[in-house]
Amino acid sequence: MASEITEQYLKIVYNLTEDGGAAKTTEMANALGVTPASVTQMLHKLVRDGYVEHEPYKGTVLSPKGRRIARKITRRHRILERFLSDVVGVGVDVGHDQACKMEHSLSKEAEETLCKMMNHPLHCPHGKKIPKCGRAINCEKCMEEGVKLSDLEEGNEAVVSHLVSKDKEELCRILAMGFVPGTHLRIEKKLPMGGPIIVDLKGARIAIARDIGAALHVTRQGSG
Amino acid sequence: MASEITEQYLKIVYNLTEDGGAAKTTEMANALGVTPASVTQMLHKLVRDGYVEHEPYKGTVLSPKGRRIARKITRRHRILERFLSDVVGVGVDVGHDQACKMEHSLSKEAEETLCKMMNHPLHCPHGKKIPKCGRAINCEKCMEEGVKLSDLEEGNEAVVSHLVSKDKEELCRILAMGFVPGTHLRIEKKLPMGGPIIVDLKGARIAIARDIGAALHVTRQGSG
DNA sequence: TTTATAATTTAGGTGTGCCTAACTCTCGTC
DNA sequence: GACGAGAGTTAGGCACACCTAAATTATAAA
Repeated sequence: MASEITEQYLKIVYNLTEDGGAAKTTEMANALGVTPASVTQMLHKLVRDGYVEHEPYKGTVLSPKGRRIARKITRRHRILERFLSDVVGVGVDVGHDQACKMEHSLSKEAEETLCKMMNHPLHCPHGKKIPKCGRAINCEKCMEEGVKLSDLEEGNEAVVSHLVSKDKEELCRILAMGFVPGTHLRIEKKLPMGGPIIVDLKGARIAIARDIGAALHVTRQGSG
Repeated sequence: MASEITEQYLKIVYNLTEDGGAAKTTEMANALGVTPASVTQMLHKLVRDGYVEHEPYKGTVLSPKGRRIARKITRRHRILERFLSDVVGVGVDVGHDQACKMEHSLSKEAEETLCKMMNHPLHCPHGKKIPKCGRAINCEKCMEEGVKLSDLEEGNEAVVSHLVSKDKEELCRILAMGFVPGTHLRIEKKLPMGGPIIVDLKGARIAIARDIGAALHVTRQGSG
């Protein structure tokens, strides 16, 4: 298992070589906030462990092994940035710093949920591309879920899976209503012509607008 | 600024002394996954820096300075646990481990948003109490969301968010009056002694009973 | 071609937090 | 009160990632 610091270095190399070429030592030092001497020393370890190829005085590129890790970390970093920016609503700079720390501890599981929650974003808030998750098949599988509460018919039962919204306030409001993932619900009535939906949520009847129902992803249950 | 490791140690002491007494060195070592010798050594530093009081062979308690930090970290840890468990949907064990790492990098800002998003939870998934945020005033301010129509004052404007009731028929009746989610409204007059509320709903004046106003959740608008 | 300047590397040193091994204290049992 | 087990501490070392200062290499100007 690569250390957190190792992952940071690999991520930087990935960033600096994203559009071709090799990463220069000083660029890396600036990006990491350390001295070039420290970078050189660390590069020796990364070479020793097979993460990068480094030609003295020329530059550094990722090995296949290093690239695999760097892609994973970069993907998590950018998904977290999107999440922190869009859902949690922290500033882009703060979000970046926090993502830098959290990216190393985010589980595969949580990464996937966040990705779904953001509706599989393609770019981070800085406009950089979010690398795909390893298996394209898996991504297809993710995409194919997507029953929304607004798709259900009267009498249908379901469990809240996750929420998708660009708007943090809306998300908060929906959660505050009680639509927390895992909660069981039943469609009581759908009023005609795009009118509200009445839902039985743990015994309480709630009327919500249809467009909120579209933010609420569910999995069908029982008589589904 | 206390290091991440320092924060870990303080959190453990907080946990082990939550219901009185002092933290034993071996307990701490087990909780942290290090040897008792390492704990003793670290305790010297924590004492030197004024975070804890340590009586050799007896035990360790937090200083006021240490407690402040420990409370903060514990609060973030438990909010993150709730969030990861309820919203992201990761298992309680994975959630705990991840919260352990993320708690050190979570900004005050993000903490507050998550707290709101979870509707100000009182307990973590393990049932332990979530410490209050420092300033009670701030918490009050947070709590003020979830406004009902009956909470509004004369002249207030708002938009219908959703309706909650035990009774489906009542819901339908309120909807039929025109209180459909998304509709803009203005409080014209609140009659005294629990009397009805007169509302301007898209130009029409409607008088409703106060208990119906309690079923109507709104979000404040404009001069709110 | 020579030389000045900037980039990079090497060498030597620091702080942090962990470990093992050996020692010391505490406390219940006899 | 003595003693032994187990908890706790001290001593000496290690790995990691950082630093400064000095040496080396690359590059562009004279």
